[in-house]
Amino acid sequence: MVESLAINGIDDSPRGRLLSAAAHLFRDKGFDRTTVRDIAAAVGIQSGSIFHHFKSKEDILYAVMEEVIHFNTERLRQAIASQDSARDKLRALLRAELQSIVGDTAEAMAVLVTEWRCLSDDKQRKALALRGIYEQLWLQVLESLHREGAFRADPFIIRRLLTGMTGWVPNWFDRDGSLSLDDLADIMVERVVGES
Amino acid sequence: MVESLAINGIDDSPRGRLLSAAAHLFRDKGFDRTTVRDIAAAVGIQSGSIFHHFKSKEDILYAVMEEVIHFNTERLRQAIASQDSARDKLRALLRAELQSIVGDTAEAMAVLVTEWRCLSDDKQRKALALRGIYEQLWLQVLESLHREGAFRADPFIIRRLLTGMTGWVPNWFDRDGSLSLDDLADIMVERVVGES
Amino acid sequence: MVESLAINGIDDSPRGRLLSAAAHLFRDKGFDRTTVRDIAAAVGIQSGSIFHHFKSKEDILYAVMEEVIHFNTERLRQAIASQDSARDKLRALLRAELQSIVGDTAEAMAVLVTEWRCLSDDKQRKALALRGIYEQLWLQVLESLHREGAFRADPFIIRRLLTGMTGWVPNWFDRDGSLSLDDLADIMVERVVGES
Amino acid sequence: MVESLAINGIDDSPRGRLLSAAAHLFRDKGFDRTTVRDIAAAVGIQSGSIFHHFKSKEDILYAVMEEVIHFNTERLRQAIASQDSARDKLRALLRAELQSIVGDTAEAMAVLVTEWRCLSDDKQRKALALRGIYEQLWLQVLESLHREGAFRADPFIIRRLLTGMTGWVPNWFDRDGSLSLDDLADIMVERVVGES
DNA sequence: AATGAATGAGGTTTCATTCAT
DNA sequence: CATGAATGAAACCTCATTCAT
Repeated sequence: MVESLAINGIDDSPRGRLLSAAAHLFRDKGFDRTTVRDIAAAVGIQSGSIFHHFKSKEDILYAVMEEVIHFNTERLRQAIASQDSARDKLRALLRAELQSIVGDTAEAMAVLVTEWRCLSDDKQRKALALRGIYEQLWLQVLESLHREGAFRADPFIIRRLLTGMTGWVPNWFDRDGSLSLDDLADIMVERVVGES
Repeated sequence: MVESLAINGIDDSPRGRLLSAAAHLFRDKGFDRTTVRDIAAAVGIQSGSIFHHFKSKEDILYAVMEEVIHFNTERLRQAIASQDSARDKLRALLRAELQSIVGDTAEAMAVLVTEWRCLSDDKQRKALALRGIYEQLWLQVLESLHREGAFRADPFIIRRLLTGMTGWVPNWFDRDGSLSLDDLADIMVERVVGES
Repeated sequence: MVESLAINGIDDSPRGRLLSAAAHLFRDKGFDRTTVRDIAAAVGIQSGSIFHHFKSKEDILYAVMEEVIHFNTERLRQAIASQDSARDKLRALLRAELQSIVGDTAEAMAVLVTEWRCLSDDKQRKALALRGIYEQLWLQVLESLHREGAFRADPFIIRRLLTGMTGWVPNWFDRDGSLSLDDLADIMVERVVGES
Repeated sequence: MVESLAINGIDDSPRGRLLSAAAHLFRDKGFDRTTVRDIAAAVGIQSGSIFHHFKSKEDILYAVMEEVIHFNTERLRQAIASQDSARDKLRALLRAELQSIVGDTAEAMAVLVTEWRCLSDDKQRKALALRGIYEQLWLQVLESLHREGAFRADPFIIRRLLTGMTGWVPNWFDRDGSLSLDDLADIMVERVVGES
């Protein structure tokens, strides 16, 4: 089982508290509109002190992204390992990704998507490499489903469509509504392999 | 047929040129990282002169969004009117939305999604009202398909999933690749009504 | 009799209307905070058109001041001419100056005092010369009263004290209150020659 | 005795130095024509550094005014306490106010009068409340003189006339001339209680 | 005379980052 | 490690003035 930490994937060290606060603020106001003072105030230190933990504001952003990719890649791995059939693996992947996106790591995931551009080219490349591992896990499952004839379309494209579907969920999903994440995962599975 | 103008939906007046340049820059670097000087330089005027056309930088953003919503709402209307069956209407809607998103209004559409937060609450409300009309057109078609039994899931949710799918397309679609927008629209239709 | 014109001392030509509007705005918001656009809007023209009437914004300020000094110098002259005794002349001067300051030329007079610093050195000198004539009229009367033994203090100082007294009146005087300008002039006379 | 500090009422902290420089510049060029860069240059820091001490340029203006009102209210209190008869108290008040206006706090006092309008409504109200205390001290003395029959006119009006007289003094008084502030105070007392 | 778009200098303020304490 | 004053670059916006029409 993945250890469940403070904000998840982020521990309770000064560094961890900084990252949690930053993720929250970046998600709320965007990276550019969050000041280093905002972050410092959120954890109760002075703005200058932040630079003992991170070399720059952008480094904080990168750290948030790196942590959340690592944490959710591990979650994906465990989701796959927990199932036998390709179809069950797909549902598990979707369920895990939805959990990432609207559940415990929602803020950091939102930041990952919306503040991507704020990363320097250099760091974008590094984060992209990590993201590649995550995507590999997805493609393996989709390709095996495709080989089984579960759907006709290109697995690569299907993954892109699923990425869009799950990525948009935080913009409309109501955690207190009648639709559960399990239901939603099922509906999404049906978009891949057909209804029933 | 919708008239095809300069950047589309935006004419060749000074104001129109400003809007095109702004959309391009906002898409490229983000609203916050685009300076008023950048925009002015892109159209060959001085930064101060911008404020004869728009009251503030944010007003430019809003104008870009308003224009693109209007233009694409009209495109949706014509897409629906051009088809008879509900299924064909769905394909036409998807085709039209893809055209908006990766075709002639790609930049402004990207801005609409990614820079939404940069709008003041007040302007968000105004833009949301316009966006509501656009969504209504979608829901009518999906609901009639649903009544016909073309799919079981909630039409409202299906629309949300489609929004995610199309919205993510610019992040991976290659206009020069072998997959055409028509092909892609077909693949998406299948996600709703099943693979034939 | 002094001709009574539009705002007083200012006629109904385009130039006159500009000066009235400017005096009003300068008094209300100060010279620096009044924009050339404010003035233009107040008379219903475009900002660029102002420069057909005045070379610069500062020229408008100077014109307001020049007009009001001329107008009120003439009023002083007539006040003196209308009385025989030095004491009656003093009361008439005070009454006239109060009229300038809280009556028909109140706005321009306030501008004369409060926006003096906004004039270039050059124009300050020119305005000072005009103001000198005005002050001469005062000193003549005060000196004759002094020679008559009506008061002991230096007439020059007395004039300074009176200038302060009258100049401050707009900050507290209530035109609709029970104290009339005539009453006030009497009280001021008593400050010079004693209470009865 | 009131302690005599740097510019008076303003100490030698960074904030105090900023305030002194600002008072000097505001008096010299007016609030609107003094730039934040001017103030910074006058104390030898960068313009951005000012905002560690004051939230806005207007805040500096308010601080200057607040300090000078407090300082001079205390001076007034001590002036009254130092005398026994109402007539002597009046002279002491005048002497103290003249000291404020042409002496140690001359610059800040000038700013208080001439830049009043540059304060936001909100801050005007706050400053007015402070000023009210100062004026109360004056009225108490004038009312007791009035009860003693030292003059007939309304004490409230007399205070207004004195305010005008003293307020105008910086515009003509020559500190190196033969007229001392004590002499001037005496002349002003005579304007209230008669020459005798 | 009038217009109104354009200029361009300059204003206040923000903010990531540094560094002496 | 923490502080907080200072930096200095750069951002948005204002505005008197010009000028082609």
